[in-house]
Amino acid sequence: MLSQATMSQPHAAVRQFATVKPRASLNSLFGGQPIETFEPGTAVFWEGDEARHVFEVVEGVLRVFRILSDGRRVITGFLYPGDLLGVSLKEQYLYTAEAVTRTKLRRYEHGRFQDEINRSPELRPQLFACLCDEMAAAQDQMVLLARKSAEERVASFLLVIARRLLGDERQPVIEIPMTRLDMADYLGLTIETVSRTMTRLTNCGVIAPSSRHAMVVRKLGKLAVLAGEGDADDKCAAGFGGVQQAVWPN
Amino acid sequence: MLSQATMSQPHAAVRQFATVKPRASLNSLFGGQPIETFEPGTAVFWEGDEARHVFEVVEGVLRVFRILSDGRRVITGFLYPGDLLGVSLKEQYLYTAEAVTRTKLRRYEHGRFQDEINRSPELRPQLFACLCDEMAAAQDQMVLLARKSAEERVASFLLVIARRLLGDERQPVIEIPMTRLDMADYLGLTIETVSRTMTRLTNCGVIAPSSRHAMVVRKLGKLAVLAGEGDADDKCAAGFGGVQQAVWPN
DNA sequence: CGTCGCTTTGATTTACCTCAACCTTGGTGG
DNA sequence: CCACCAAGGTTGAGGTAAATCAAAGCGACG
Repeated sequence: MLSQATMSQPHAAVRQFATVKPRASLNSLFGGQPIETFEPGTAVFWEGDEARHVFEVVEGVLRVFRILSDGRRVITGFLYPGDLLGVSLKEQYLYTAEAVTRTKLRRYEHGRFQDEINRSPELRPQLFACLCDEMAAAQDQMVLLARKSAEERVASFLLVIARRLLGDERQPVIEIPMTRLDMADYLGLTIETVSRTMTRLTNCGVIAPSSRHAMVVRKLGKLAVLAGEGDADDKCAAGFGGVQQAVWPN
Repeated sequence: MLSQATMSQPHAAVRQFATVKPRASLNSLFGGQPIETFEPGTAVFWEGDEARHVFEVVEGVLRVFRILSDGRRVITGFLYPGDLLGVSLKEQYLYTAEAVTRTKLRRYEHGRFQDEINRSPELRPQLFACLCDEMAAAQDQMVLLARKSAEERVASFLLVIARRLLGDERQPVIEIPMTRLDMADYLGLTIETVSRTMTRLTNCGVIAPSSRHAMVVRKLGKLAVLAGEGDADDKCAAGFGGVQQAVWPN
């Protein structure tokens, strides 16, 4: 039973873009809980808060971030419906979670959550899978931040979103609920650079803005190439199945 | 029992600098296995290989990395004795693991490992804790890569090593088994920048080189401040004398 | 003692940041 | 219904940290 002893450490969370979410039964765990709503910009919890609960995102988008002492902000991930937030063995949350859009969550008491997980041989592997997906996403992000150019970063970001929304459409319309500042803090760039890069992508016909927070991806293949990862172009991601998942057409 | 179904996905790995390693019994799982030795530069497995085994690092240091199609390399982590490698539900390894120094490993068949974990209510939380630690480390790394200056990156790196080796000594002697290129690929910098930065740290008296792969940390506190995170005496870091380098008094 | 791999140091370039102005959009109230 | 405003976004000009290009040092080893 995930004994006290071993649970006596703080942090982490299954927050992910864990793109695929076959966690039906895991999520059903939260079924009985009441739904809480958070307005845009509202914090669900702060870095350093005692980690009392695990949350399931029912609706909306969240950002998860840390702030350095001098104010620099780093968004380590965005959370979408179906994702879990606050899973970890740490005593305190290691980051702040805030609603990007109006968000609905279900809350589960932390200890109880661990008990349930531990009790159920069915839930356990699901949670484990979530953690693995999140880890994989974190590694992709490290690659992006360590070595990709501004253009590759933005392209990668759009690509992940496009693939999540619809696996295969030729010209998917994607929603970008977050602001440019959010994107910048997630991609390790400035707003200006993000803006300029998106303008360039638009001029190249790769994307076409619909509204400020939505756009059409006109050339998914091109986007994949621009994103870096030996993605589209080379004979299909040489090994690498690219953590993500997805299969892109053209 | 971590059924096939749910295990049907590739990747990840508990590789970490999971600084604390109270995973005595987890590691004891590998006790019966024969020890395998890998010479420096040798790969334990490659990105894309079928993920058949989980490894325990008995001795030595490993680097775990991915390579972009055009050759850019990103080291996502280093592994030390006690760490686990290859833990994940993915079908293939998502990265390559190579020995930095002569390394000794114990190997455990993947499915069997999962079974053991699933069977033991004692091991499970330990593994979970490892994953959480690794996730926490990955997030620190994202912060480092997204927003820290070259100097902060190098300082952070040295600090983590110093802290792992000895929690508190005033002037710890630390070993840096990896090359400058490894450091650069881990920190998202170039060799030249790493080299210059270390030279500067030396000139400031923060560190003092012993041999090429070992040095004395003369001012742990200073190093913590330079590393960014409101770390050591945070209220001290607050002022932050201009992120960069600048000139500090002794 | 010469070669090879790694590291350091120097000069120059550049991608991205910073600073600053301007434009868009959506909400509000007159 | 439109004028105004604030917040977010775009665009431009110039600065800079780190990359790139280019040479030497420095050990280790045969």
